[in-house]
Amino acid sequence: MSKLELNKKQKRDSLLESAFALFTSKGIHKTSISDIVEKSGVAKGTFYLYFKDKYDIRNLLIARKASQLFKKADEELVKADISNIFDEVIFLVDNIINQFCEDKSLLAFISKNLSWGIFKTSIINPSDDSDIYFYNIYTRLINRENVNFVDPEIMLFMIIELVSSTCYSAILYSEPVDIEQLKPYLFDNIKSIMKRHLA
Amino acid sequence: MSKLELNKKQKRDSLLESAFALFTSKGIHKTSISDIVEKSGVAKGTFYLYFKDKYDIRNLLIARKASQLFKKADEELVKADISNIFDEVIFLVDNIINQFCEDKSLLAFISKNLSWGIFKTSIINPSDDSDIYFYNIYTRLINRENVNFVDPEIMLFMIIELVSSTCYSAILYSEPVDIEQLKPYLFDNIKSIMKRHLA
Amino acid sequence: MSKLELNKKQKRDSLLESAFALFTSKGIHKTSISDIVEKSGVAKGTFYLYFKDKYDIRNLLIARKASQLFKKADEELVKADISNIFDEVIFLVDNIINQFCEDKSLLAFISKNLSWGIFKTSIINPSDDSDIYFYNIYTRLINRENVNFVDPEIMLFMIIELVSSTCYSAILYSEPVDIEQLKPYLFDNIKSIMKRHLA
Amino acid sequence: MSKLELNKKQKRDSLLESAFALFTSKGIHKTSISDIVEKSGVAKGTFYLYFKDKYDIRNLLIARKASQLFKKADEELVKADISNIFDEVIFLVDNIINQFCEDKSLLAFISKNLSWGIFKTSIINPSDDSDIYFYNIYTRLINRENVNFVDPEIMLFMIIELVSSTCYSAILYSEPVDIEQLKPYLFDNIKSIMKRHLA
DNA sequence: TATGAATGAGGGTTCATTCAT
DNA sequence: CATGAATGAACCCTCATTCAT
Repeated sequence: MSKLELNKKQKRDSLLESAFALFTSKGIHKTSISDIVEKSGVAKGTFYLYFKDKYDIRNLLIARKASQLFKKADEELVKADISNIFDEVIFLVDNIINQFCEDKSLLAFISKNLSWGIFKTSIINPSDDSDIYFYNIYTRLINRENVNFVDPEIMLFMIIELVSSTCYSAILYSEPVDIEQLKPYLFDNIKSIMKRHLA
Repeated sequence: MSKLELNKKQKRDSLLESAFALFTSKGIHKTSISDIVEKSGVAKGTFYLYFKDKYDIRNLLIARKASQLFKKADEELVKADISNIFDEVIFLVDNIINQFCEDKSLLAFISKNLSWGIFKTSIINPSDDSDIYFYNIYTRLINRENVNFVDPEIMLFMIIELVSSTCYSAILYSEPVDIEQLKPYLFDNIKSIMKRHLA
Repeated sequence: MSKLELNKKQKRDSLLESAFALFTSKGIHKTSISDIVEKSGVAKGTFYLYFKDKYDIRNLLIARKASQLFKKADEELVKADISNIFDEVIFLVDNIINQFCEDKSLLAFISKNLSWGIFKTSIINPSDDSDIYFYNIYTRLINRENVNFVDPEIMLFMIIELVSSTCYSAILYSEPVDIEQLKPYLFDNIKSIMKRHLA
Repeated sequence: MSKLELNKKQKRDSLLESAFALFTSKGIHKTSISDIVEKSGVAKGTFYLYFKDKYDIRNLLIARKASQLFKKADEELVKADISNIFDEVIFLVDNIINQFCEDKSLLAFISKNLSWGIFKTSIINPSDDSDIYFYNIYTRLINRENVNFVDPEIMLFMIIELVSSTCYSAILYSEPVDIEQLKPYLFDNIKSIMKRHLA
């Protein structure tokens, strides 16, 4: 990569990180492009050389941050020695929940914006961009030799939606209970969902 | 009610309905107060006689529309002759899903904005406002003679979050499958959740 | 005075006092007619039955409050046994300054708005309204048997302007010095002005 | 200065002059930012590139206009051959009064807004901005070899307050007398004040 | 006399976008 | 590529005033 190319990548990354910091701290709607470029130390016009608008940068960030989340969880999973697929999924969910607990603004950002469409895109059209990591986990989980799930996509969809929507309320507002109280019920329900999809 | 009082109620209702039409058709963030008053045919200042701002009117609408949804579902439930509480819940969920299918903009509006807090408020602090209907259903369901749920609030929370987040994707985008294909799995999962909470 | 007349006077007084409280606490420009009527507990339209606008009520208040100030000072003067006219004026000025120190918002209100025109009006066209008291003091001071001032009006004008403008800064901001440090200089200057006008 | 820098200065100056013209002709409170930008022929948003709000531009104008006033008076003083400090001060005051007589709107603007604080700032914290000229005059006057004033700041304060408040009424309304009739008394009083402060 | 709902012009301010440099 | 001054439409909100009751 030439020096110029590198410089460009740095500008782009700087804008992405500035936008993320602002989106999570003051919300997307209260973040202006002026805010982003000011934090990045570049000129206003420069923004438009890299991104179409605020929502363009948001979409890129969601995919990137969500993927980092999964990657981290998966790296921990590898270290842990778990053979059972049920336990593996629970482990992943638990790890991700814990990451959210440590960074609540990330949870607010992801939950409000993460849609199944983003996972779907990642599964159908796996990007070689290292940012998109989810596909790896997905394929590994469903291509087990000894376990077969009926409609694994629906199963995954159910789990993701249940986890993300319940955690939002429990972690951010402790409603109806705090996350630690919620976990036993949540994990049981995840297991039920998986059993329901066993061949 | 005096003629003047009646007139006021009509203005307020007109503003609410105009706002709802605009919120569902072009989104809250792209709807301005100018748009709302123009659609209602009143002066801009009039808006502020009835509502604090755009988010005030949004919150009122969510509560009102969500309640209408539950009320309608509950009225149908009464007509149907169902004795089993499991079947009753499924009936309610099914009915509400069907209402959403017929009015997708309502689904988009409610799902994006409905939070557990709204139900919670309705349960804890039942308003005598006829708009808030949810409390009635809730108490009736959990105060059965022959059935006892552990942590009924958590159970309800789980069901509501699961249904609303999965339906959003399935009804509006048929992702990962369309709603009719999703229903069997969804209903099974709801039953699992309920069983998990049986005393 | 009939009961109805009394009621009207009470409304008017209530509006005046509410306006005064608001003018001194948040300033004239940030006080709206809505604020005034709300504080008075009367309807908006009622305001216009008694006053033309905000500035109408302001002018009335300045005259009234300034007069109360002079009246109070003069009442104290009578009690004190002072024969010398120089000392009488100093006494009055000192007393008024002390009143201002005890009610700084009154000072801010009066100083910003008091003009020579208001005294002039009071001198030339003595109102029978008991509110306007300044004329009494003025005539008594200049119609002494044994003392004659040249251009007494100019003399008074000088004194009033010097006192009101210097006190504003000294009392409210202690600039350039606080009022107690200023007094010796101020009183000396007042005496100089008076001497200059001795016949 | 580059062409762009020059252009910016011109825009800023244009806004300042437009604001001054409007403030003096119709008053600050009746002048809107829309008025200012319209008169300047720039877009509304441009105003906010240069000034925070209406009061920001007002403060800048007061300092600038007051300084021009003193500068002009001081330049005339240098031409006149006056050795006596009493006469110098009278000369300056007279010159400034005459400037006010020729531009009454300037008087109205300055008098209503000029506070001791502005002089104070200029004395304590002399700006290298050529706009602020007052400091030069002040130091030159009090640092005489052969004359020493006690509390020169208080002395100046007294003079400035006396002059500005009496002139306002005399020049604009000829109350209680016109400015030419007032001058002898005013100048005598200024001398008295100065004498009072002689060491 | 008294009310207060309704008005709508007009205020200040923001900000995505452009384009000459 | 990068800049950042300039734009001006659009925003929210206030408030003096009116008038039917």
